[in-house]
Amino acid sequence: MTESIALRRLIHQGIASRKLETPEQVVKKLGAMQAQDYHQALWAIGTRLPSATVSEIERSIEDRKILLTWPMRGTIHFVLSEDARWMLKLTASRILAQSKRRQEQLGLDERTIERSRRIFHDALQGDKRISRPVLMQLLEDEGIGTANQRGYHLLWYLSQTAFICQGPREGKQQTFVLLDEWVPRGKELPMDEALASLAESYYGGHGPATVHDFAWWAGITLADARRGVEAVKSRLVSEKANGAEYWSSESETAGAAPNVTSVYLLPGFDEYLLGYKDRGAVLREEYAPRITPGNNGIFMPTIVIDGQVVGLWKRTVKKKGIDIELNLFEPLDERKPDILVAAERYCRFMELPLVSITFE
DNA sequence: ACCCGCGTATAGCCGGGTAG
DNA sequence: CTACCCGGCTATACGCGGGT
Repeated sequence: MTESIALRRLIHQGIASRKLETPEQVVKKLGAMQAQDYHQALWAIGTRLPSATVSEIERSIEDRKILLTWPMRGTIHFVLSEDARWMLKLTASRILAQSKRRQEQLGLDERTIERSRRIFHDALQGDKRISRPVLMQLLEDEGIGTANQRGYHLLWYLSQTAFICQGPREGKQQTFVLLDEWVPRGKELPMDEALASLAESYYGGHGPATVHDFAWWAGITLADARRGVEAVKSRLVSEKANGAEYWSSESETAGAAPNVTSVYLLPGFDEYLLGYKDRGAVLREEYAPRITPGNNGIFMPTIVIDGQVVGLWKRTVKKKGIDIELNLFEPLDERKPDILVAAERYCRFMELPLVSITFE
């Protein structure tokens, strides 16, 4: 049963599906995609598209279709631009309450935050995008210290409150823009509709999953998660497994399964793992410590075969091309040709040749 | 009186990018 | 090459309230 959950998640997640054609369709399907590491997050989108390249994903950021901000769990995610405001509004209050103490530690009072908001507003007004170090310098110039995560926290706070969001990169630098200038304001979603909408997105791109998974992913309370599920129940299907109730969106359940048995080289922090509180369906307990060494919140890039995490991979990007190192937890020699295909697919995404591939 | 589910708060941890 | 910073997940503890 858990195996079938894994294989069906491959489809719901858009990893084994061939229905998605643009970066924004991928992000819409998943609802939001964790993006702690920028380059890995681009690949998280790319791996769900049959032949996308890294520049295609970045173009969709430039075209304001998708953007980076900090909704679910207060963690950085790709979201559809039009979804950014209501998602933040739904998730921010709990996160902001939790960050009160952190703000005190950093000596960030209301006045400092409002001064920073004004400084950013004046600098960014008129559709400007400004890199992170330059924004930090602007604060420093006004006597607001940015060292020791203070500056980062201000960027995070002002993003949480839907004032700024990330813009396209300039070279290797993150930039920030005013959210209201970057994306026109849509209609406001009342809390109940937002919960329903989030539940629909979540199960559309993550099913089968429990209400605990949903609550964890969104960073909302179980009670709210249940309200969301209740509201869209009629469009979900439910099943019992492992003594729990799993929900999925109806649309994906019909039809023949695509090639769920392929090999996938998923990025670190991919929704396939991060999207659930309980990762048991795709990750065997004894392998978990290798994916998150030291339980430190860092998720390594994984090799997924037949829906199961069976190893790690690592890429090094050099001028001439890409080196890929693989570390399989099990002897799976017969799958090596498929792994090579997956590695070549990744290199096409990166628009660089595969220079070497090594098995540890 | 006790259990259990739920929500909140806090400490600890470290891979990888980047600057120097 | 080295040092530093970024970033957020997990474990753990604890308080609360409803059900038995």
